[in-house]
Amino acid sequence: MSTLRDKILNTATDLFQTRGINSTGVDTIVAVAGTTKMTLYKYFHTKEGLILEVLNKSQQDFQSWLDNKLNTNSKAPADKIKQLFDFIEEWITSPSFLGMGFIKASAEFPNEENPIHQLSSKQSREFRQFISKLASEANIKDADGLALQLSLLFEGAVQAEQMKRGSGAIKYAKKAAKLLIDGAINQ
Amino acid sequence: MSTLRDKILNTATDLFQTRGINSTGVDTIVAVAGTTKMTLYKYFHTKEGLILEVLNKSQQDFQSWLDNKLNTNSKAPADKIKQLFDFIEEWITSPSFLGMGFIKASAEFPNEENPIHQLSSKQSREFRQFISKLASEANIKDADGLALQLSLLFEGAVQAEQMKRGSGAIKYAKKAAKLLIDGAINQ
DNA sequence: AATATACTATACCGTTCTGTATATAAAAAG
DNA sequence: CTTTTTATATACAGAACGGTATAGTATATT
Repeated sequence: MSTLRDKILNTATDLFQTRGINSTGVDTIVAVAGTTKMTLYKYFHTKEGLILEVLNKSQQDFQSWLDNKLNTNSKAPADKIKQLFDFIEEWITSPSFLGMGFIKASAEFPNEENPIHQLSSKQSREFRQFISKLASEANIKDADGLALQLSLLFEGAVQAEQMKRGSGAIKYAKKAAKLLIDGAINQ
Repeated sequence: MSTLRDKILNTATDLFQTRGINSTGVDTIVAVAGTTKMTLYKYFHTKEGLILEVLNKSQQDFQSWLDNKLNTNSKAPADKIKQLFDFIEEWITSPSFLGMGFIKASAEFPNEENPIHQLSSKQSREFRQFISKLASEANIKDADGLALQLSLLFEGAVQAEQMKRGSGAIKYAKKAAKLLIDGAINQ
């Protein structure tokens, strides 16, 4: 509802991606968002709570963008998995791409006991399961295996792009994905 | 020379990997290393200098371990690239594996102007070039293309293992790598 | 015995961090 | 017009941060 809450959430999302999570203080967030700490702490009880919400929203936004792309462009189940990396390329090469939230967060919070690390890990797992479902619907036998391989290519390409913008890694990830998918279909 | 300098370097390496770089203060490093800040700042002029040295040493250690494995186990050039992921698996599944320094560092320092980010990026590029050299010596045509794809699988598998120890991702990365390498050889 | 080197111990600098308390202005609702 | 809500402004607490200054100890060399 509140537009101020969204403003804080969006500002934090942007700052976390461009400066890192630990390097971004709440003072900076409220200054950029044009509000005060009191308001921030009214909506988000702790900084950790804010981080968790940022991660959740980022992932939801990405997933619904991808879902929409797949549903409007691909008819047959086999088309969806084949076109998956086309949309991923579109997303990665978009000027607004700033990286994948859960990949960066898991590096900043390496301890597996940490709630932020755990959420990152869960999001990574859920994305892999999403790919597995696509593979399964395309009647691929080892759907989980293919999904894992594709997710490695995906995370590797995102990592490469985070390190160097315009790396072009996604082009080669696409080729590799095509090879793996074709191999899995003809089995 | 100085054993105390090494002690600080090794302690920092360990703490950075297990707690994150930004989350590890110099006070913690000297406390765990059993020395004082004065000594740390004698050997490393700034925390950033220490971080850069830690990254360099970690990468050197990994590279010389891998070089040694390849040189003692693989004779023909084609064997080296084929066995590459066997050794990477050995490294990733080793109990002492704590992640890849440059992958985590680039996430903690996302700004491309930052010296730490730049070093991470350079190390990633050099590792890719190392794989490309292996591919080239095995007479593979598009050596750079294959190297990029293999590095995506590698970084993806490391990422997966950093998120969840014992993920088993490297098994599937190996399979995918074999497929890509065989495809590139028969061309 | 004097000197250089390596290191420790401790206190401190200024800054930044997350988080809170207080007091006030603005606006919406009764 | 008054009450209640919502947000602001600002100051502060308490701890941690990177980094420095000072004073002193232990050991080895000359």
